[in-house]
Amino acid sequence: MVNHISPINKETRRERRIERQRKVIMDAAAGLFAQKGFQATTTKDIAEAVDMGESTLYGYFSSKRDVLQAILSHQAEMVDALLDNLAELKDRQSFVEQVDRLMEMILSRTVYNRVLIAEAWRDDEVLWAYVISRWQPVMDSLQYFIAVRIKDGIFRPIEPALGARMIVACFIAAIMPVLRGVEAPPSPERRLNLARMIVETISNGLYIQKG
Amino acid sequence: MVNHISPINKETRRERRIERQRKVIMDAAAGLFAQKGFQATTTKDIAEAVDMGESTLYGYFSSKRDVLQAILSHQAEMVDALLDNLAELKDRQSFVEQVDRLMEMILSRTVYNRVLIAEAWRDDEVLWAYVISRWQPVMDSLQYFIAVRIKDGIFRPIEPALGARMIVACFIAAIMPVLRGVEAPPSPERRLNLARMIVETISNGLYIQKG
Amino acid sequence: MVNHISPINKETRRERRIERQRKVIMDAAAGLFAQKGFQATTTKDIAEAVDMGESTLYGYFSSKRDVLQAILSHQAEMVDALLDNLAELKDRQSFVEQVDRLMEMILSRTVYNRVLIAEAWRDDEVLWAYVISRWQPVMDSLQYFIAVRIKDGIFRPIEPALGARMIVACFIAAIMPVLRGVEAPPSPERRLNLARMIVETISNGLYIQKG
Amino acid sequence: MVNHISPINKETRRERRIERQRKVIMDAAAGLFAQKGFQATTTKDIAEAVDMGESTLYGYFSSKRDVLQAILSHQAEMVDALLDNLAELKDRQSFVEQVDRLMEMILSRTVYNRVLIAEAWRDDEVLWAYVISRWQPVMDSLQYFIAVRIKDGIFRPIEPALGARMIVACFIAAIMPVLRGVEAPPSPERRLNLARMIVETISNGLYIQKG
DNA sequence: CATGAATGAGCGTTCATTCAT
DNA sequence: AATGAATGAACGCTCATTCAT
Repeated sequence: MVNHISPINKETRRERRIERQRKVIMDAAAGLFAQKGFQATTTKDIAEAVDMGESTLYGYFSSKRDVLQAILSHQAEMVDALLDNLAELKDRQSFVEQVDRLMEMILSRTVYNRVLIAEAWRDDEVLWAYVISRWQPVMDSLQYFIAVRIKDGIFRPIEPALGARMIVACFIAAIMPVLRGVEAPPSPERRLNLARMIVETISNGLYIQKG
Repeated sequence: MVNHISPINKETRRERRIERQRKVIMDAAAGLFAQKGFQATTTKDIAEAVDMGESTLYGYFSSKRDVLQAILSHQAEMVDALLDNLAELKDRQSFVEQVDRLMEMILSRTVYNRVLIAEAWRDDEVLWAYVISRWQPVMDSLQYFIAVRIKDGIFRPIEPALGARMIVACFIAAIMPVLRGVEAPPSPERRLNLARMIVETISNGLYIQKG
Repeated sequence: MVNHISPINKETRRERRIERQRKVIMDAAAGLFAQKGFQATTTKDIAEAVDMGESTLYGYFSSKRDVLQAILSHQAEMVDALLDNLAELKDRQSFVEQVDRLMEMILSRTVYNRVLIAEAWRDDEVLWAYVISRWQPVMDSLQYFIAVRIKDGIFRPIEPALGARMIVACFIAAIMPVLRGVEAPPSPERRLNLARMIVETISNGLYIQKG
Repeated sequence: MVNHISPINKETRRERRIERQRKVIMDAAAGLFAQKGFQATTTKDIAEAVDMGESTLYGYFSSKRDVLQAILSHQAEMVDALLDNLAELKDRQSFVEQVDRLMEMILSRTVYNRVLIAEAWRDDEVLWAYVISRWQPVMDSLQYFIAVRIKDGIFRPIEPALGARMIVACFIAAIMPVLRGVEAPPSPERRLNLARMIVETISNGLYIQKG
């Protein structure tokens, strides 16, 4: 029976509508921020992109900067969720899977990440709040993974911090042109293949070892 | 016997003075661009940083954008000079040296490079004119280096393009936090050591190979 | 039965309001342009004259030059309408009437015309777009009128082009001080009288002919 | 004997040199003012036109406005000299000569007069100081000439003021396009011919009188 | 006397934000 | 809730003028 609409339902429905609108604005804004940069994007640009009056935006966000913050936060939430589910790195196969999954996640939010990188590159607050604080656990986990294997005599005695950085760098290198918008995103198969090659190279190096 | 002050001397002295002033402005502007971004930096900011009237800047540069271009070009010239001197990649030792030299070069112009990256990240023209067109030879050279070794059975059959990207990524990974301004630059010894570890890892992988 | 306030009414009302505002700005600007010239008049001057914020002007015009263009165009429209209605010059009486009507039209938009003359005096584009291209038909018509009468032996064999120019010059001479703002506009009676004297003098000359 | 150069000579020579330089600057400036208007002409424009440093101009004139004033004054002096020599208007032949001489004088200083008209059109001070006060005697003389002839029954009973205005207007009409820069200056023969036609038309009208 | 360099004042224009409706 | 209109506070840039040399 929906004849009677409770105020609570009404409220939540309204809230959902607002949240939906916020998302629409954020997506449009992210696209523009990615393309032209945050500063160069005007509120008029955003308003036109979502076919609204400029002043209407201020019903959903308190300022242009607030739109950016919302984009970064929203992105951060998704990353957090995914990073929480990062399984322990047991073997090479699971490593490949993790790398593939991370690539997929990042690529599925290309514009958001392009904006994130652009802003983090100059704004220290953004760098700390949305990049370092989020990725530190991953780096720590990677370093631990490496350190343990070095102690066990499985890995060469490289600095774990540098090793972790190189691993991340290799996998980012593969997708950076896509993030930057100068290359098409890879197909899922291609992506998995990339992940395999990256893990293989990082693990065994470029040289074929003579037994 | 020349006149005490020949007109030619006078002219060159004047030119040197102008060039010196341009350099002062470029350095100050690069610092601000790196910190706040090109758009967010005002001509007033730059003028105050070099303690000049705003209009005086326009005696040395024709526009704010012209200051940016000068910074990017100046940087590009240095890169070009260095890339021209890139020796052929013969052995691992020379590889390490090249990586070390590149790191040194990039780190010696930290702010300029930070600006370059920031602008290239959003401005396609900058990306092509100052990054892709300059670095393409390096990437090509690297790919060729890899392809040859794969054919000779020395390297694993990885995609040369991906391999080249990973090599560059690894070496950039080591210095990115310095460029970003969140880490102190490495000492020359430390830098050489980094180069060695990077080349070692890229060459032989993380795993110790069992014979 | 229409809605109390139909959207169409709303829209046209808004449009009328905008048009009214544009007119207010144009009148104030024309006064300033006439007094100090286009270049010497600042957007601040105009804004203060209409008691608006400077930036508000840009909601109605896209640039300072656009205000000028609107003034010139607006004036041009009126002239066009009037010139279209120029009756054929049949006899001296209709000639007087035409001269009177032209004078009235020009004097009714004194400041606009003062601006037009000032700008046409230095800006070739304005001269061609708003003066020559508009008045050429009048001059042509006058020349034709003269040429026919010369052929019929009614007029002296003067150059038609010079004759046309002198006719226009005489009638402009009568009102130029008013346009310039150093003389009060003539009453309608005075104006008609002026027209009569001008046509009389141009027709029969200053000298009383001895039969 | 000029071996001994007196300080007085030196001084006057210096003064002549200065006066010569002032003239060079005024001519260049007048050309620019005529072309682009006073406001739109920059001191840099003028300096470049005379191949001087901008600041050097200030050794000869105290301000940009001062250059304009000098141009207008210089022009006024020449006009004054000529107007003083205006012979009494005795007969039609002398009238034609006067008109021709005035045309020649005005056309020989085309740019100066174009500037004068432009400035007088908006600047009341210029209008009074350089136009009205100079030309009033001419107009008065013309009015008197007309009034006398009306009284003697030679001229039709037109308002002398209007008659004078029409005479001047007719002769200006003939050369205005030259002043404005859209027509080539007439040859001396053509000019004399124009003067004749103008005086003829003004005197006897367009219509051929039937005896 | 000539000038390169410097600059304060001000220009036309933009834009994030506010507010009345 | 939505928006057209308004605007203050800048912005990049120009230019007449000054001044040290």
